Parts: sequence; structure tokens; C-alpha cells
Amino acid sequence: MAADQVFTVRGDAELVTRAGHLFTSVRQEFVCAARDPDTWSLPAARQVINNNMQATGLDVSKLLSPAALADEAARLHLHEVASKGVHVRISSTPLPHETIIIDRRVMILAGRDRPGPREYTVTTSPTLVGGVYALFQAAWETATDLADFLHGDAPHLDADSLAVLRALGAGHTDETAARQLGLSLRTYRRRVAELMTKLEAASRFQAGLRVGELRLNS
Amino acid sequence: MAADQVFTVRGDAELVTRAGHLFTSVRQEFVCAARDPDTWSLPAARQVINNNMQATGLDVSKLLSPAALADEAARLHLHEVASKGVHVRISSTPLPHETIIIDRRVMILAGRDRPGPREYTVTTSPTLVGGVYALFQAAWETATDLADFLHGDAPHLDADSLAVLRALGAGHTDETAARQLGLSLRTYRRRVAELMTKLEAASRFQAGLRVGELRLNS
DNA sequence: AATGCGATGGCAGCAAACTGCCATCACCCG
DNA sequence: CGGGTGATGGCAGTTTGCTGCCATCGCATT
Repeated sequence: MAADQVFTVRGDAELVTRAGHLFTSVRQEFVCAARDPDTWSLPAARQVINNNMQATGLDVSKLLSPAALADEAARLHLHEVASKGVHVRISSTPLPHETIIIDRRVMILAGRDRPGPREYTVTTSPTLVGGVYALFQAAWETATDLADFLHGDAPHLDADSLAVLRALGAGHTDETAARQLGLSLRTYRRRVAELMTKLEAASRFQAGLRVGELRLNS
Repeated sequence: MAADQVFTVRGDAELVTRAGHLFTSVRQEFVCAARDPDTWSLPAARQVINNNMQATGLDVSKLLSPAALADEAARLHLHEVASKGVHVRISSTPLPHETIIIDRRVMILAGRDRPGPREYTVTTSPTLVGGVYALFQAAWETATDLADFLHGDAPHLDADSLAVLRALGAGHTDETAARQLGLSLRTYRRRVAELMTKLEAASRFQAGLRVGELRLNS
């Protein structure tokens, strides 16, 4: 059977010796899903990817979780990477396992990051690679681009604001909404006004639009 | 190595004999991504799943491509399935490979549907299953629920409506918006009212929210 | 020409939303 | 205790949004 199409290695060193040539063999496409960008840091691979991107039109896509934007350094790094032509998108889910697919032919899956050497599974089985690639596409398609994700400064909204927001979204009049939230009409409207200020909205319609666009709801 | 954790079979018959017990062993969770729901039709498996869903709180999730809603029959079938408690979501990507993950322990990937017996790859490797599961989650998270997908019929908007929509989105008052569009205040407001009817919105905020959510803008 | 129909616009009245002003209250701090 | 501060709520007045009613206009059909 296809046993030779799948093998597992433990630790970065073994990965390099047994699969290093795969990284450097990348031709057209390099896709990668991970929690944060620092986990795959094989210098040689990076070198090759950088070169190929310049020369041939190598297509590099990285799907990351919001954790990748936690600190300023990571954010800068991503910007730099993106400026070199790498497509970076942010998904709302954690993505604890790192996934790399090379030229739609080779796939490397990393186990969870836990104490001890990390486990990597390398496979070239077309069925496996194709299936994972399809799922990656589905996740990629609906993820938001890095630029949008950062620029869309979702203003920080506390629980109160969210309650007001829900009431507005439910389509109630101010009076019923205020009663529902146990506020006076005056304060409720104050809240709405504050919300609109935060959203830089001139009308309620515009405010709703922003909320919908930024997915501040749900 | 973990060769026994991965094996490939050809054709449904072989899949049943070699992996049928896996289907019937499902305990807590059964997730499935596929182009359309008819491809996995092992009657025995269905039986088990139906029973378990009633008895224990078996969690069944199906992620499908819009192709699954092509004809009326499929749509009805999905409604029926959903009414039994199965979570059904629609992703915008094709999902040509079928993927099944059972209890986060076993994974079955089907090759592309092509002439000849279909190829299935079955694996229990935690790394592989975990990685694919994470990607599935990412795709699932951002997919739209079946009900929303069907009900959220993005109302057809003509050029006029879009102009009104832009004016509203710009945050103008009705008066300036009407002047800008060369309409009387009365007709402009009529247009807004029509728009809100189409969007089934009770307030302008709600209308804006809908527009933003459905990306009717942009 | 006459008729009918749909879109438009003005008017008026009403409902809803917005805001300034001030009294009140809770709370913290010197 | 007294004073400062910030959140709240009532009141009133203004603006804005909403809609029913009717006159008008353009256009097509008969």
C-alpha cells in the first residue's frame, strides 16, 4: 500500500534531514496555515522561497490566527512579509496545528506545540493532500485579508455598548429598547450617541452599516 | 513507523469492509465536508448516526458547497436533515474532496470523484487528524448557516436603490441626499422606505446592519 | 381624444430621534 | 464633613424621519 507516502518525524532536526529537500523543491505554490508565523523558521527554506518569489511567480499564502498579531513585533514582521508579495490572511479560529502544502503535492502537518520535540507528518498522497488543500481553500476564502483586518480598527466596545447594539439591531424603537435594558430614554439615547461617535457615524444607518461591515455584531 | 495508521482503499465495497466499523463506532462527533450530501450514503452508518443523535448528544456537522443546493430535492433533504439536529453550513468553495472526521480520532478522505472506483484514505494519526480538524474548524467558523444562506436572499437591488443606499451610507440627511440625487424629499424617503421593506428592516439602523452583513454595499 | 396607470412631488401631521439644560444621586478624595 | 466628579434621568425644544392624502405629469393603451 501507500505506506511510503506518509511518514512521521520528531523534532526539527529530523524534519530537516528527511524533508528539507521538499522545502527547497517548491516551484509554484507554498501555502501555510498556522497559529503564528514564527513556528516555521527553517532558514534555508525561507531563502529558497524568497528567491523563487522574485524570480518565478511563486505564490505564497499564509493563513494565520489573530494570535499572530498579538505583539507589535509580529505585526511588523507580517507587514514586511506581505509587502514582499506574500498573501496573508487572518482566520478567526485558533489553528493550533501548523499545515504546509507545497505545490499541491506535498503536505506537512505539525502536531500541537507541546513539551518535547514536535511531531511532523509528511505526506505526498494525492488524496490526503487534495482533501486538505480543499479545506484550506475553504478557510482561506472566507478569511479576511491582513490589511483589512488591521485597518478595520474595530473600536473597543464594552458589554454595555454591545447590549445597546443588539437592541438597535433588533429593530426596536428607543423606548422599548430602553425599557428592555432598564435604562431611561435619555440615557439610552446617550449610549446610542456615544456608540455613533465611536463608529464615526453620522446617521443610524451608517452606524448599522459599520457594525455589519466590521462584523461587530454576532 | 506509523504505517498502520494510514491506509488507502479503492471503491465503496472495500471501504465498508475495512472501515465500516469506524462509522458505526462514532460516539460524540461526526463532521463531514463534501461537495454535496449524497456521496456518503452508507446506510448502516446513517442508521447508527440517527440512533446516536437521538440517544446520546451526538454532534453532527456537515459543511457543503453551494452545489448541494442545486436542485429542489437536495434542498428538501438538507432541510430534513437539519431539522433532526444536524448542523449544516454552506461554504463558498467547491470542496471537491470529501472529508469525514469521527470523534476527532479517525479521518476519511475521499479522492476526487472520477471514473472508476473512488479512492479513500483512512487515518487515525493524531497529527493528521488534528491538523485537518483545525482547518475544518476554520472553514466551518466562517461558513454561513443553511437557514441564513437560504433565507438571506440578498434582495435584488437595481441601480436606483444602490444610489439611495450609497447616499444613506454616506451619512447624509435626507434633504441633502435627495438634492444630490435630484429627487424630491418625498420620493427619496419613499425610496428609503421601499429599501427597508426589501431588507425587512424595522429601523434604519437595522437596514444598515443588513446591508453591511450582506455586503450589499462595496 | 379619452382613459388608465404609475411615478412624482407638495403638504400636513405625526412619530421618532437628537440635544441642551438642570436636578439628583452615588462615590471618591482631601 | 464638604466638595468635586461622573453617571443618570427628567423636561423641553428642535430636528429629522415617516406616511397618508391628493394634485400633477408623462406615457401608453384603447
